[in-house]
Amino acid sequence: MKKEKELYRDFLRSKNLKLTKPRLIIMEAVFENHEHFNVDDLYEQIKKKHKNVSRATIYRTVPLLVESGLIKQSLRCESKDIYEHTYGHENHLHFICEKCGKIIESGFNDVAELIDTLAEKENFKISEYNLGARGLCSDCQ
Amino acid sequence: MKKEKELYRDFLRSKNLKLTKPRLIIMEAVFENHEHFNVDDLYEQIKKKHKNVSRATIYRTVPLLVESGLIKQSLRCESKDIYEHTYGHENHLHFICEKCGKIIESGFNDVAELIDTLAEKENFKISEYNLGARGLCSDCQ
DNA sequence: ACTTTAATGAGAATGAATCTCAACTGCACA
DNA sequence: TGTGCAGTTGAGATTCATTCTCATTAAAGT
Ligand SMILES: [Mn+2]
Ligand SMILES: [Mn+2]
Ligand SMILES: [Zn+2]
Ligand SMILES: [Zn+2]
Repeated sequence: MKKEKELYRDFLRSKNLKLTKPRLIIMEAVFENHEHFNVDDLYEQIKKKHKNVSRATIYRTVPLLVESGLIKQSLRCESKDIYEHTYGHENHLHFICEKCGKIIESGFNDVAELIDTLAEKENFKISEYNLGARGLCSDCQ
Repeated sequence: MKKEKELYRDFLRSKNLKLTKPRLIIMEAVFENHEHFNVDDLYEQIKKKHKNVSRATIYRTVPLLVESGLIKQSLRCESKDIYEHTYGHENHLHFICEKCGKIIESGFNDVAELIDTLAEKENFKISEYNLGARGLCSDCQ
């Protein structure tokens, strides 16, 4: 069994939640590709293979995936919440082009280290970084 | 005339927009305090003194204040967009407590410098940083 | 299989943000 | 100081992402 599925199953079990068919379908769909995604993307993707997984269930399941640590809420684009994998992905920061909407991912480690230092000063315990900048990509300048 | 009002007036003029009463009232309300705010906060604040500035106009004016560089869109809290001053405020990053909702502001310069280096590598021109982390504040751990 | 309890689909409801439009106002110019 | 006109406004309607409701169904332990 794939590692992410195992983690998911254990997470659900630890919360006394059931590993249902829709929950599995949704989780597998999430790991079928590696792009940023929103709930609607996911719904459309799932609908191709599984006619009867409802939007409501996806909206209910995504927060479970977040809580399990497999994905995180990342950006907001076009008034929609955007998610991305955390499991199997390095932490990174996002440069978002204000013209074409492109999202560029870039390094992270040095930045995180610096921010950790600042957090320590405030005695703040970080659970999730959220780092990025808006501007113009090389194509759009 | 206060500097921010002057900048605002010049900005409006440069875009062939009129400096109307509601626009002035809204701008002044924004600079009456120095907290993060959302449109509804602003509406309630303004309503106390000026009965007839509509929510619609506030929603229309806030993007002008953003475009003029006086404020920026900052976080999202409780499904609402949150704004904060940029004019007269140092850039900073946000530590957001997931338990009590407190927002802690912290330094910035070293982080920005590092991110500038990364942006240069991608040939990305930054116009606005968006830096923060979620976690637990010292009181909530 | 039976029982218990949680989860689901479908559609209704919510609420922040946007849009519409008739009435109004800033402002350039006379 | 008045006139004209394009840009603005308030009020309410609308949109649309997200959440909720509830009758029905399914997981999982026994
Ligand atoms: Mn990413
Ligand atoms: Mn701030
Ligand atoms: Zn671009
Ligand atoms: Zn706290």
